Amino acid sequence: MGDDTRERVKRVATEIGFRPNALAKGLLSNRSFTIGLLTNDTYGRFTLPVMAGITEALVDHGVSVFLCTIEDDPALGKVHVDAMLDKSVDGIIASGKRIDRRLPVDLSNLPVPVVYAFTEGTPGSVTFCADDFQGATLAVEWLMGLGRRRIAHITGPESFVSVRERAKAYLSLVGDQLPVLYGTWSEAWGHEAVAKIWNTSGPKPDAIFCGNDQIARAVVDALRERDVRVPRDVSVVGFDNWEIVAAQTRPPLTTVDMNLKALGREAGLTVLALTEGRAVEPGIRTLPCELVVRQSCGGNPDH
Amino acid sequence: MGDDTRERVKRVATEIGFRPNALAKGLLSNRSFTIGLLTNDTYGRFTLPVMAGITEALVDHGVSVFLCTIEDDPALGKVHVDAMLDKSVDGIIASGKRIDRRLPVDLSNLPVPVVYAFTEGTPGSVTFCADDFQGATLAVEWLMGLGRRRIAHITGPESFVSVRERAKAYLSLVGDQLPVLYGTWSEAWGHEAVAKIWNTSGPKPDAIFCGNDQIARAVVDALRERDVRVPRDVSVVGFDNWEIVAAQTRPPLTTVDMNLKALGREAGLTVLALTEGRAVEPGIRTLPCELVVRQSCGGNPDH
DNA sequence: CTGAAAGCGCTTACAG
DNA sequence: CTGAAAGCGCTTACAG
Repeated sequence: MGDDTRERVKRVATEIGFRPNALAKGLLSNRSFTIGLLTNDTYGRFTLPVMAGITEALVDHGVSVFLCTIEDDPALGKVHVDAMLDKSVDGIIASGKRIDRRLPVDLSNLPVPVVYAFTEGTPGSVTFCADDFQGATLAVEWLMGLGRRRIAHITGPESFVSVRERAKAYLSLVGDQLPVLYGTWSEAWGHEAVAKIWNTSGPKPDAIFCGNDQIARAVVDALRERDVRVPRDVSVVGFDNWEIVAAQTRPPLTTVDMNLKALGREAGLTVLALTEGRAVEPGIRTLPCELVVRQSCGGNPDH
Repeated sequence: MGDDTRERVKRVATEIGFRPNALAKGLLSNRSFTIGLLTNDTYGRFTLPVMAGITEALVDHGVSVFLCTIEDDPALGKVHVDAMLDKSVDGIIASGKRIDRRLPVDLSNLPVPVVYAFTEGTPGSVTFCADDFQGATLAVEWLMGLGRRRIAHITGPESFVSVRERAKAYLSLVGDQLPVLYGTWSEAWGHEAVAKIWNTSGPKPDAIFCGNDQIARAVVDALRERDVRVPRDVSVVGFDNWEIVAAQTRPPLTTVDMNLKALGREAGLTVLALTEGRAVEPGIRTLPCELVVRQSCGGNPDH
């Protein structure tokens, strides 16, 4: 084949928009350049940022991702996993809403690598999650740095590992001058907890570290309704940096961000590494959180 | 091949978990049994329910879906569309946040069928969206059925078609005794609008139809802060039935649901029909909304 | 260095 | 009715 023929072929190829068939390629290489993302987080509050990170990391490698939201029905879950395996996905990322619960599907003996994010993995697997202890430390230290001395903690159900981790960090910094208030992940609980504290005689907190943004939002609302000023009288910190809640609160919430996108990026690159046969250390990988400062704490001291 | 040999082969096949290779199948049939879902809705507020509907409709047909959230960067959008085409998707569903804006990618001359949902399609394409006029009619008629006579309308930016459609329905039922209050899709605007109305002398509304749930939530909050009781003094209706907002409002919002999951199901079946070469009528398909009754309107008359 | 052949895992059409 | 061959669109290994 002459050099100019070669040139002409190439030119015509791009002219007619020639696109190598990835299916045929995959048949040879035994790689489909697709992965599956499984989740039981129907709201997408965790999954969508994680997914954005995965996509961002993998698009450069030509990998596309199947998303599949499974309810709590194991049968349906199996159908979806099978559909992914039929498509010869190169790997699967299982994601959820909490690190101490499994998805309602068995992923233990799959012919492809599985990586876990925000859900409990099988022994010997790789699992990614946020560092709850470090995130909570960030929040409480921030409050202390602002000169707050009576810091309360209103949080979710004690049955969540992340709740216990955050409470542990809180207690290790603040001590047990005030009881940790465990409840539910709802605004209703935030209102109730504030009522509980303010209806009791004795000194009031000058800061409240909340287990998530929904509770924090309710706490801010409840305080306003009692004419307690935020942040002047009480500083409030949330957890999650869920924009839609944190940014709409009046005043907007200072809150802990779990860097879910970065977590997704890591998970994506890890499943890719496993696909390519590279060695990956198993275990739980904890990624650092960061504090997003808005207006619910006041003062912006050097940090 | 003898009958018993055939049986043995089949038995062994299931025993070793034989799984026909979909890639090889696709090479023959020219179908990959995958479709792509493109969206610019990073929150997933519209896309996730739509996606749930698509998945539900297509899983029975063995079709899996690639999800891809594209930002406003056309170059990145093209990369993602190309990645989907490389994977030989059987079709693409483009979805967005509003019916009068295009996604930042050109989908007009693709080798696969494209169906639009909640985003502007190319001429001659099939587009699915909710019936804003009918949904708004449902809301206002509900308020009128409860005996409300001074119904205000606080809504989003007039530049949105859906805002204009909803306002049109409102005006056609209520007349122009009160001006439509156009603003932004934020809680801040809900507060501002209530202040605007209540700081003006003259009779106050006994009901407020809001353009979305965020505005409705803020309206309810703002009324409470003015000691106006919801629903006793004023009934409030939202739009979207965004659980996380509607259910957490005090009292929980009666609101219009756009049936996004059903919309997704339709879109999925339609792209499948196009893939299989079945004829599909082009144009805009409008799906009916329904009213979800909670507590922000009071009374539960026969309906 | 160039070009033809073999083969990935299926299905379809054809010969026996 | 059964069984072998051809071919989908690629890549890899081999022969010239």
